[in-house]
Amino acid sequence: MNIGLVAKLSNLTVKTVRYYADISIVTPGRNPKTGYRSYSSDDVAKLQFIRKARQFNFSIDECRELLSLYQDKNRSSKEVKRLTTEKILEIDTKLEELNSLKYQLKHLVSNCQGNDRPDCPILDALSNDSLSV
Amino acid sequence: MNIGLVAKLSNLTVKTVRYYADISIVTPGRNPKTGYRSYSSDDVAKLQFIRKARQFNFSIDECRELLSLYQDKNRSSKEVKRLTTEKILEIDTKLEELNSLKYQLKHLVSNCQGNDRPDCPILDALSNDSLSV
DNA sequence: ATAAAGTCTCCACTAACAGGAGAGTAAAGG
DNA sequence: CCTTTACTCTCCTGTTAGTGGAGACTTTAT
Repeated sequence: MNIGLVAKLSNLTVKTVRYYADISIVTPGRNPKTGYRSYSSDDVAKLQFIRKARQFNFSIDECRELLSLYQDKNRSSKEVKRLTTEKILEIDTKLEELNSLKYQLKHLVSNCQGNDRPDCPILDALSNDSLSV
Repeated sequence: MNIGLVAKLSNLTVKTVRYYADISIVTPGRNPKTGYRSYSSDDVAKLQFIRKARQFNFSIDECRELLSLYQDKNRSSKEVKRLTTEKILEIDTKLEELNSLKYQLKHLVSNCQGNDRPDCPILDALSNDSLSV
């Protein structure tokens, strides 16, 4: 398969598929005549796998790990579970951070008139030392 | 003030302060003899302002905007409130995404034995089309 | 006088691609 | 058969917000 079709099948852009080839995560063969990348349906499956893992916030390197676990028929599920649990903790941390940010910003917004006058508690908060950040 | 002291006062690294000078967001004078960057206490205030705004997830360009609003004595608070409200919406979107990710990952983890056997619903989910992602 | 600490500029690197230039290849239509 | 359009190739640059390091200069401390 040529790269355009592969991109369609895996819901990735051609650029991304080419990038994944460059960084050797999904390495297609080559058409010896044209030099075009030549993908197998197995490659497509890998690309779909990666796309989903990326959507789950796994980094490319983590995708590499998951992929090699996936391809190892003798793997134990332990490692996969560990990686995923770690990822959940990461997401939790991020959630807490964002919630705190949101809370503080909402507080500021609710105290700001938002009119044509220059008084602005948001800027005040950013400019003095009162904030415990 | 030299950059080291400024960095301490603003809780930023020297590298970061220098970077902010490079991108012309806080532009110090220079000691004509040594070429060292020379900061005013006003500059320090700006740097502190930026640090806090960055912690609130404002991008550098948004910091620029906020800073110019901050320095405009005739500004209205309207624009600041608008920017901040927008930022809250952004954070909300991110929160929803992350919550959905977390939910799905937790679901997968709870179905995974995590033992030495190869069966793994997490990898199964990543490798088949059942996921609505 | 010498050593340590601070500062300078410049360059490379990070993550995960996207955009575009310029050139070659393939498929479709007339 | 020719042309146009679509596809693919490589190579280069840009993105965000810095971080790390090299080599050179200055200042401070001993």
